[in-house]
Amino acid sequence: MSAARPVIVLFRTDLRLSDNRALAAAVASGKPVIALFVRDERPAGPRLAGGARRWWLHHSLHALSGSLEAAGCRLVMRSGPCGAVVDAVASETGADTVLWNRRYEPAAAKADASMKARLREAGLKAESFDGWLLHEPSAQKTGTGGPYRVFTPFWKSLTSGAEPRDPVDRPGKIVGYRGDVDSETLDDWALLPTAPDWAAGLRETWTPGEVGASARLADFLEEAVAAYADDRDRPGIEGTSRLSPHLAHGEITPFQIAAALRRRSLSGPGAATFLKEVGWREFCWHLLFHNPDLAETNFNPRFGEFPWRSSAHDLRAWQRGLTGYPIVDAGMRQLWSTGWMHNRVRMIVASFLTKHLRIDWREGEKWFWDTLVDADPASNPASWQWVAGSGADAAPYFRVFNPVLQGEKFDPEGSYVRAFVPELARLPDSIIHRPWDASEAALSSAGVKLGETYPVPVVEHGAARQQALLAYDSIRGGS
DNA sequence: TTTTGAGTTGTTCGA
DNA sequence: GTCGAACAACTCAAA
Repeated sequence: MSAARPVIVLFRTDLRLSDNRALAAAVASGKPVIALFVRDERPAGPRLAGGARRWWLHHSLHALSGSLEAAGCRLVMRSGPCGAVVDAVASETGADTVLWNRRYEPAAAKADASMKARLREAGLKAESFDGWLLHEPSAQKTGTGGPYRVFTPFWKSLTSGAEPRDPVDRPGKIVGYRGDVDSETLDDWALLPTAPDWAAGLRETWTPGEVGASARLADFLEEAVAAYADDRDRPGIEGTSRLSPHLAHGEITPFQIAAALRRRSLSGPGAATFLKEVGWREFCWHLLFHNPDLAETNFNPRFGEFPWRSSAHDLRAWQRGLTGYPIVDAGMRQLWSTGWMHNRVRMIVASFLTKHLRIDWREGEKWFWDTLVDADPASNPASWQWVAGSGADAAPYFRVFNPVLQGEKFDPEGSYVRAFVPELARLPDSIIHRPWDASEAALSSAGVKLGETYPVPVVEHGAARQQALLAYDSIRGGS
């Protein structure tokens, strides 16, 4: 017994103890467990975390390390190419088994497949388990054997199959490996911003880690899921789950979410609509699996000819929330200050960048990648392409969101704008989404001086819309 | 085999 | 003020 060789459990994008099949299998084996987090930052590997995700990762690792410690196992942290790190730790400790949950970025999946083959060849046991998706992307095929390009048939096919598996239990006690293993520290990795520290708003908004994730799910089920079908479109209301950054870091799994909905027999329109959003996440990963360069290349090749504008000035105005359109600026400032933006507003700001400013969707995708705590290698590029019109099952080219109408419809009391654009807070509801139409008296009594305290619009909606339609016209097929 | 209908999130225009 | 039509092109499954 004392000679039992240890088992290595890899942690990458699965920063949790609950519903962690690799960890559960390791505990069930009865061998001493080495919990190993590998930070693989090679340029050729999976996309490197942006600033907001690095902040999140720091806190999530801190939380994970604490929960493992409490269960009896320490977290070993190493950086380097994943395969090489695993080889090193295995030879240092005499481990004979390596277990992990699958990753789905094409480059990562490939690396893991060759790691598995190599370990087995060397006589070790290597096994992988389902990762952060309900359905393996490689298993989904249309009637003719190709990948899905339209969401609805994809979702129908998934929901007509078996219910997703039940989550596996969180291990109570873990027998940790007692030998010496070198570990780096969170301080070594310097994931937090220092000069300047822009993370104050993130700290106020989020609780990274598994405990924060399940609290968020419980809150959502308790308070918001019933009205989700309507309230999810209201950025001034806490109508969405806000689970995205927890999902993105594997602090909670879609299996746990689906099971929680089943358990509470939540079958109304709210739950169905919410589950469908989880389905979109699956669809985006399906797209990335079949299109590894989704973040760089137009899904619809016709967009290679699209006449994008190049304007550092306008891009910067958009990034800083200084476009002069209140709903757009509120969204961009929510993103900057909290690391997150409401879904409805993401569509509005993305439409504004790609259509009103006609700036390449890749610029927006990059900005979101760096600033979102939930930045997701699949959802981010797939959704940007969807809005731009170049993506799978994309929005029609002629759908140009009118930022004033969208604001008045979904933020009718202006509460969202007031929260993030305080210089407009004293304008009346009726005019807050179009301050340029306000009377001199209304502006001055609200303390607003257009062009001084708040920008005049960078473009005029009607003219920008016409230009966008012309540009889209230029890449349309014959006829 | 071919045809048909439906498909996340809108806006504008003219009757 | 309200309402329906027009604004493409293509995918996928069912008939």
